[in-house]
Amino acid sequence: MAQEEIRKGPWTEQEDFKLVCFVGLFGDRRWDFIAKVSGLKVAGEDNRTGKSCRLRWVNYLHPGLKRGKMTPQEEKLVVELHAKWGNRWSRIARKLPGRTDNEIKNYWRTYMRKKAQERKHPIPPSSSSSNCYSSTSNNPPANSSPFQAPEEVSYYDTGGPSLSAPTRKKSEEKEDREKGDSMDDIWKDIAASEENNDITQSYNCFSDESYSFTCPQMASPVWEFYSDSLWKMDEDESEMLLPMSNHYSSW
DNA sequence: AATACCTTCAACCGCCTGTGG
DNA sequence: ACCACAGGCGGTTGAAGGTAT
Repeated sequence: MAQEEIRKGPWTEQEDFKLVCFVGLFGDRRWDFIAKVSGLKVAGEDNRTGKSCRLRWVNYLHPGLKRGKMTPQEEKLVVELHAKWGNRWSRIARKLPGRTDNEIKNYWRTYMRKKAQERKHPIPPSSSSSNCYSSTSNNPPANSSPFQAPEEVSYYDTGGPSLSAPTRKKSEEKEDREKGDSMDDIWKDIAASEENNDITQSYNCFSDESYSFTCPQMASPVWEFYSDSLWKMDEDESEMLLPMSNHYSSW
């Protein structure tokens, strides 16, 4: 693919492969380091940054990801959690194993647009919006009107509780982590349950209140393609393999 | 078949927070 | 206490594919 001046554009298979390999070696934390050591980020050039690598990993390459359309249960859950938390996409995503904040954000945007259109061109109740909101339409989210007038609809406007995104901050995130529902914990649980060959079990541990559902198999395309053995390696072992970077960097 | 319009989603941007020196 | 840096998050953009005309 042609190099863009500003936007780096879609990731290539080689880039994905490098990233997968180096995350396997060094873990999914030191993104800037991974970007450099893998050759994805070259000093003085404007290519893949650590941030960009993280995004690619989290949103596309992570082995725990589900692909494909959201299930009705997931859709319902998103709506309910959005009513509860507003645009806290990452928090909502934690309750939907295999789904990313980005995915949910995109879904919500689409969902709100549909809703806005329905308001503009109302459909008879019997056939309207098969999913989700019927159960809550009589009981809209506290303090909010997530479905605004179409003319000035803000797809992102938080329908959620009074805590808008910027105000609900790290202390609460920390709370989440202490309660054990950080993404790391979730991925660990996924990994653990995969080892037990019973993926569905693990999802019940994500349940918050009564939320729980099963999930079809999940994997990113690249992940399907490459071996999974890399993930088992710990950081010390991987240090020994540092010279590999030169090999991969030569791509 | 051509095209215009719409939808989806990957990728990027900018801000904020945490951490280490 | 201050600063610099890396990572995380929510918001936005744009390309690609799909659908309607």
